[in-house]
Amino acid sequence: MIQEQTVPEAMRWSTENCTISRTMEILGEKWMFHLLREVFVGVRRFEDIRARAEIPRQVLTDRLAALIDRGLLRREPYRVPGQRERYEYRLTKAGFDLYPVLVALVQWGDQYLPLDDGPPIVAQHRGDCGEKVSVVMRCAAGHEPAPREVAMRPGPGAQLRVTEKLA
Amino acid sequence: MIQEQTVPEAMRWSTENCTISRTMEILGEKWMFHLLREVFVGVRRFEDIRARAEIPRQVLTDRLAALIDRGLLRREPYRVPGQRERYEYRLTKAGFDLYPVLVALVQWGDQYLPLDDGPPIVAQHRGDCGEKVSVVMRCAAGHEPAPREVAMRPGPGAQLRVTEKLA
DNA sequence: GTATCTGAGTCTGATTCACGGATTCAGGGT
DNA sequence: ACCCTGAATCCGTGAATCAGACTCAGATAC
Repeated sequence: MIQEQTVPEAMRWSTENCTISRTMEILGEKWMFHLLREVFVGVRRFEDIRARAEIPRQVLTDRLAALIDRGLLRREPYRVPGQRERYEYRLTKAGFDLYPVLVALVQWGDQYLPLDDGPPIVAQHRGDCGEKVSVVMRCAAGHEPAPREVAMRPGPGAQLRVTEKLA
Repeated sequence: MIQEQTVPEAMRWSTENCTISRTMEILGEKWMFHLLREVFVGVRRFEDIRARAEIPRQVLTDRLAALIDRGLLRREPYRVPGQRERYEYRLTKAGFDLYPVLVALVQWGDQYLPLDDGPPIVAQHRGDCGEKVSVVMRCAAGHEPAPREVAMRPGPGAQLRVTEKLA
């Protein structure tokens, strides 16, 4: 009762199982989004990805292995005529489902770090439509709240935090 | 003409000014999203953030400074009665506008790294509505394309890539 | 069958960065 | 004068990154 205002509600909840943490364990390493960008724009081969994204070889090897291990990419054999069989890296369903994340990042960057010439990369609705694609937030009631009208709250899986210093 | 199929279209474009690169220069460092999560859920003070997110002090100091420098956070003075004035960290407009990124990450994580007890964190429409908020992709024509119906393409600011080995 | 080319790694040593524990610093209270 | 607290800095260790050299496995060339 004494200093309720000074302790945010969120402090009561554990971060141990937080979805952001678990997601960032996969995507949070350096170069991950650069690598994903390449696969999303259709660059699928080790040497092509490395050359375009300028990722150190060793790091690229590690990251590709991690993404395959976590099921975001799969290795697909291919063969350039007159060369041996090699593998290229393709998005799985789980990988494709990162699209909103990528588009949201690009959207933010285009707004707050704009270039004089306009966006160097755009998301486009394939096929006949061809229109520019953006992401929007929408609630289950159909509203499209502005950022300030949204709140991050503990959900059903939230656990109370155990503060070590109980004494 | 000879091996058109083997060189993806995207290989012709430069990555130098890519929006993802520029965005990740700010957000791509370790701990950034953990830190942002704390501010988004309402934890705004150095020691609270550090304790909950378990970010090393030095790193937290650096990251906060970077986010302030880039205009995603601002320092706001506050004073707990009987203590000296201190600062807390609050989202600016630019910071708030990362909401779709955060929600998209959580959405992906909840789908592909689910917990038995359900999501530990949810985005909620504030106020009377209170419904769960999610992100969707939508094109300018009003369609809501599935991930596979979206393509990342070079935009107006795209530059042709300069391949060093011209000889 | 020997040389050579290419894409995809692996190896290596130097450098940067993260980490955690201790220390400092700036007020404020007793 | 002494202690307390939140925030920040210092510092030694350990991990990750990086660039460049090297390896490897097929494939063609001679």
